[in-house]
Amino acid sequence: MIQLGKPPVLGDFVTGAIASITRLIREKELKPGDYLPAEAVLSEQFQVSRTVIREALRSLAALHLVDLGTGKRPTIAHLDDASMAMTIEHGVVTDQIDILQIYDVRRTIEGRTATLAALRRSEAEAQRILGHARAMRDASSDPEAIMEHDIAFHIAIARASRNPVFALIIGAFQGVTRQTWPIGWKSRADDGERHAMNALHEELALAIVDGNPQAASTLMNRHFDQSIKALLTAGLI
Amino acid sequence: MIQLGKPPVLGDFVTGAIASITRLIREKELKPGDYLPAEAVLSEQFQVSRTVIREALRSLAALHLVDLGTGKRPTIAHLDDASMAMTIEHGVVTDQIDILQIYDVRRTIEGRTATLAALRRSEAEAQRILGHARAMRDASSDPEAIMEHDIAFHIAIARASRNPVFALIIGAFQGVTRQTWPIGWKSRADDGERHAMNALHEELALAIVDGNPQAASTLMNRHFDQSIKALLTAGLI
DNA sequence: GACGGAAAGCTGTATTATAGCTTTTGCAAA
DNA sequence: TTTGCAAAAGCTATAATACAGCTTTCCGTC
Repeated sequence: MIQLGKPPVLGDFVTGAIASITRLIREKELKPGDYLPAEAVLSEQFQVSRTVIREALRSLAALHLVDLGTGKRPTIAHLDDASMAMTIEHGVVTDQIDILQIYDVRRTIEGRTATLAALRRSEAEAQRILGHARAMRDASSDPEAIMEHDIAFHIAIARASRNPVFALIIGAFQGVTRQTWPIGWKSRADDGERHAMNALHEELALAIVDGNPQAASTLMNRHFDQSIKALLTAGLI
Repeated sequence: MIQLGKPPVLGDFVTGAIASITRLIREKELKPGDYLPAEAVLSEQFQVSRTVIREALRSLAALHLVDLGTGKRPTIAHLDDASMAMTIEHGVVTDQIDILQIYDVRRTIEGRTATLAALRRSEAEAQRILGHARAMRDASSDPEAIMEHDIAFHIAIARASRNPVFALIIGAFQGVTRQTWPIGWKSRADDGERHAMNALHEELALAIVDGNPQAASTLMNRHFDQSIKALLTAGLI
């Protein structure tokens, strides 16, 4: 990298490289799975060192816009909730977001995903949703398992809404949910309350299976009302 | 960096470093503005080269979890919608998300932010929201200016909801909105329709100023119904 | 105690080197 | 001609070094 007379201005080459690469994706209309040029080629093309290109590609990989792999050229990535999850978790860890706020967002969105899922779910999606609800009931002695099915249940509904943005957002809350779910579970003192929660999930699943958007939405809202109440009871918020 | 006998396994050191640094943030309970150790220190601490640490820090900077600056040690970042915006824009550019899906999400969320804003807005926030609505009306000859006030109007409402997650999500749609807004505007053929849109914004602002959550939510929904209809008319979707 | 400048500390970029993974190429066998 | 496989070419991952230029700290002076 010869710097002929050019005064070596110390600025943000990496930011520029990120912009150049995203522009490349736009202009060449690259789609998920498509290859990006090799690091050395980009380095040549944008007249910066491979160091800069690598930092830019790593940045894009962190955002899940590209996928990197040893020996492989960078490829365009499929939509993924991981980077959104990082933002949310960072907000929670640094006290910029609290749990009640996340539940408010989830309640707002999941009323809609329940409605859409009831309208649009495929048969396979309906069975998957119902399967998770029943698995929750059947695993009543294993909180960990119940939690995983609970999370999978909500994500399955979001996917069945056929709107990837909803799925993205709900997926992003996964990590945080995994950390707070046990608190809500413990605050449901007796088996009756716990059983009621599982029953509500099953009712909701059935509304989606039946293709009843009104009922699905109502039940989802009731579910969140109860979950938020449980968290408040636990003094979490 | 001495590698004593240790077989130099080629794996993802950077991913490990990212995890180590986020763990550091968690364990030390660092808050926005707090300093992270210098690159050389992290390099020593995690036993990887500065190259690896830099790529990890760049990744975290892309996610806006840390801020970097020449000569300055890395600091913990404030919550920011930029990385979420990158995800959304990537989804749109690569045909994984379409505009109608984004409008459905916005409609769902903004019904709620309107409600919350009516309940929680400070006086200053109320005036800012109303100010943008009136500026839209007054700039009727300058579409660019109307658009910017429109976007600012919605973000101001999201902020006034006092839930940073809503603000994050709505903020993330900004870039895409900026690209599609003119299409909706052009599809509103006559001045009457355009005036009606501006009037609706003002009505909504007044509902928030008045602290009327019911009206605010209803008007926001009506606004989105009309916007979506305009985009459909334009054949965008 | 206030101020200013030198020194120390730190980041940004470039370069070189090398291990090891992936893809391509080309030859040989069926 | 096609299949299979191995060598070669291409590429990424990490490390180490060098140095410009920005920031912060520290110390001496007034």
